[in-house]
Amino acid sequence: MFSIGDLSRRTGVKVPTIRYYEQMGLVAAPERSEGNQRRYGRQELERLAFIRHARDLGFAVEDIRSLIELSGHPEQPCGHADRIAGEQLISVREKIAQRQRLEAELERIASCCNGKTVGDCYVIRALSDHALCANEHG
Amino acid sequence: MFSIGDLSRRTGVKVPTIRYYEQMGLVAAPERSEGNQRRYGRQELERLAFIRHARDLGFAVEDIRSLIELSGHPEQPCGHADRIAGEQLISVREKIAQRQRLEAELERIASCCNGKTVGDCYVIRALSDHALCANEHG
DNA sequence: CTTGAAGCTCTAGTGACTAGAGCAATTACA
DNA sequence: TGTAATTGCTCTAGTCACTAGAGCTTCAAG
Repeated sequence: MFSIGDLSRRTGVKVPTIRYYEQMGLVAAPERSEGNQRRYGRQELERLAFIRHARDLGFAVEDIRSLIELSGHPEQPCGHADRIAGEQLISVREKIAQRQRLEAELERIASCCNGKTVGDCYVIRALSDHALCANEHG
Repeated sequence: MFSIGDLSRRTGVKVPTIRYYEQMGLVAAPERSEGNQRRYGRQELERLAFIRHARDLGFAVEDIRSLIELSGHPEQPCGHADRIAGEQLISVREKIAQRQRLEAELERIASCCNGKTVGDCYVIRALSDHALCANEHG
C-alpha cells in the first residue's frame, strides 16, 4: 500500500497532478486510510506509470483515456490504438518541421545584430518588417 | 481608418484576439466611431503586424511586451532585445531536440504493431512498459 | 507525546486565446 | 428610405493540463 507521496516518487507524477487525474477520471479513486488518506496498490502504480509514459510522449489526456479504455478490452482489434499513435506521430512531425523553420528564422535574427542601439537593432527591425524574413513561417 | 475586421484581415490576427491584446495592454485602446466601434490607423496596423510576427516566432506575450517597450526607445543599447531573441532560440532548439526523441520513440511504437488485438498490440505494451523504450525521453 | 512532514479539500490562477449570449451599429442593395 | 445581412460591442465562461495557496487534519519518527 502506497501513500500518494510514495506513488508520486515512484512514477515521477507530482502529488497534485495525481489528484487532478483522479478528478478527471483518468485514475480511479483509490481506497482510503482510516484518516481519509489515499492508499494505492500495484495496479494503480502501473496505470499511473502508463499515463506518465504516454504524457511524456505527448499524448493528450483524451487520447490516454482512449488507450486506457482499449487496454481494458484486450480481445478487441488494435486498429484504434494504432491510429491514435499514428496521429500523434504525424502531429509530432509537423511540430518539429514548424519549429525548425522558426529556428532558422531566429538564428538569422539573433545572430546578425551588430547595431549598438535599439534603433538599428536587427532583432527589432526583423520583427517589424516581415519582408526581412528569408522564408515563410508561422 | 480601419475597422477591427479590416485590421484582422490585413494582419491575420483574429478579431477576438485583437480585443484580447487590447485588454492585455499589448496594443493601445484605439479611437472609437460615433457608434463606439474601434477605428485603427496605420500605426496600430504596424504594431499588430509586429506582434503577429513575434507570436509566429514563438515569443511569449511578455517577451513581446518587452520588445515593444524597447522599440519605443531606439536610443538604448540593444543587448536586451538580443538576449530575448537568443533565449527564444535556445528554447526552440530544446523543444526540437525533445520532440525528435519523441518522434523516434513514436516511430518505433507505431510502426511495429502487427498484433491483431489490443492484447498483443505493441502500442499498448510499449506504453505500459517503459523498459520497451529504446532510449530515454521526457 | 510532541513535532514536523505529508496529507486533505477547496478555490483560484496560468497562458493565450476561443466560444457564446444578447445586443447595437454599419453597410449594401432595392 | 427601408430593410436585411454583416459586423461590431461587452461580458462571462470555457479550453488544456496542470500549479499554487489557504487552512485544516493525519501520520510517522524520535
